Amino acid sequence: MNPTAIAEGLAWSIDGCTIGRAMEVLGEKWTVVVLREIFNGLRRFDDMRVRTGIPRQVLANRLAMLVDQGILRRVPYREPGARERHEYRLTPKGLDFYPVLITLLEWGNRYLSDPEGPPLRFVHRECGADVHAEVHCADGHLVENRRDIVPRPGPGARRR
Amino acid sequence: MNPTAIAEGLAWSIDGCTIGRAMEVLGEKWTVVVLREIFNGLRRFDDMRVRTGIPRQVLANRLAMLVDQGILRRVPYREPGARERHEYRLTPKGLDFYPVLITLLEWGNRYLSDPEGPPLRFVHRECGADVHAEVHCADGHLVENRRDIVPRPGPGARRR
DNA sequence: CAGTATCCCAAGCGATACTG
DNA sequence: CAGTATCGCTTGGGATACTG
Repeated sequence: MNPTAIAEGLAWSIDGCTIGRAMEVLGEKWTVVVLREIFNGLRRFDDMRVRTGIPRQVLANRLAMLVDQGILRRVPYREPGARERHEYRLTPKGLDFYPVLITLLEWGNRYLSDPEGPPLRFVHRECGADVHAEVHCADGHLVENRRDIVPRPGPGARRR
Repeated sequence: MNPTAIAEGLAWSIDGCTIGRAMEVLGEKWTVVVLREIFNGLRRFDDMRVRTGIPRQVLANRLAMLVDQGILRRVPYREPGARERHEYRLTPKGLDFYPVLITLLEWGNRYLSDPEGPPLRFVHRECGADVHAEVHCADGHLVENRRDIVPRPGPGARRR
């Protein structure tokens, strides 16, 4: 299949492809770093700020945006003697985002690490082994070669 | 485990966490859309431009950056009668990025689709079934609950 | 067709100061 | 501690014109 044939084979529209939409949420430099911290267990503004070095204003913006998108929710709490505050927790939509973080970390650790190795890993709680993502098809086959994956128009696709 | 304990448990540095580095590559709005097109089989400047609607200059910048990062490579070709041109193809580093695209699309299709459904799917070439990413640990267990995944310092981590 | 060269504008970043 | 308010700066986005 030559390139032009490929291009013609793709004559259905990908307007509104959800990868593009996802990147509008994630596309800002710090967003995924904030999510990483929350997956790591942090919930409070200053913990995140100190650990990541994000400027206050940027952190506040990102958290507000993530709440807005339904990825985080603010949960009020009160420590003895202090006024009410909020912490940030993942919603189901946010929790379902973790495979993206896993694949990102896996790729980054492989190709972008310093010589000493990566500073962060994700491991399985029970056995302590590193986790990684495998691509399967709905019939259960493991997809080893990325050439076995082909794009297809979904129900929301439009002909051009 | 209360939030403060969590925060203390994470007192190792994540400076240079590769998720952050990966986002410096991907963090610009159009980068992942360009990669999606290339995974879809497009290789040529104008095909990508027409299909995605990216401004010329932005597309040129993104392609140059991706070549710079070793994710794409420029391959010269010559059509009969025309002068030499280049097409853009994935390097191994770029090919290994596809699990990230799969998980992004999966998440986006689930949470960001229009009511009609998603415009793009990825399917297994042989059986036509949708592909999706599964998280496994190195011992082979399927990790179903994201609470079974815990962060750990890697060899490149530094105590604060 | 496959890009460069320019230009303008908006948005994001980062620092600092302030508030309850 | 958990943010808001402000501000200057830089970067990226988008449009238009030009080139081999």
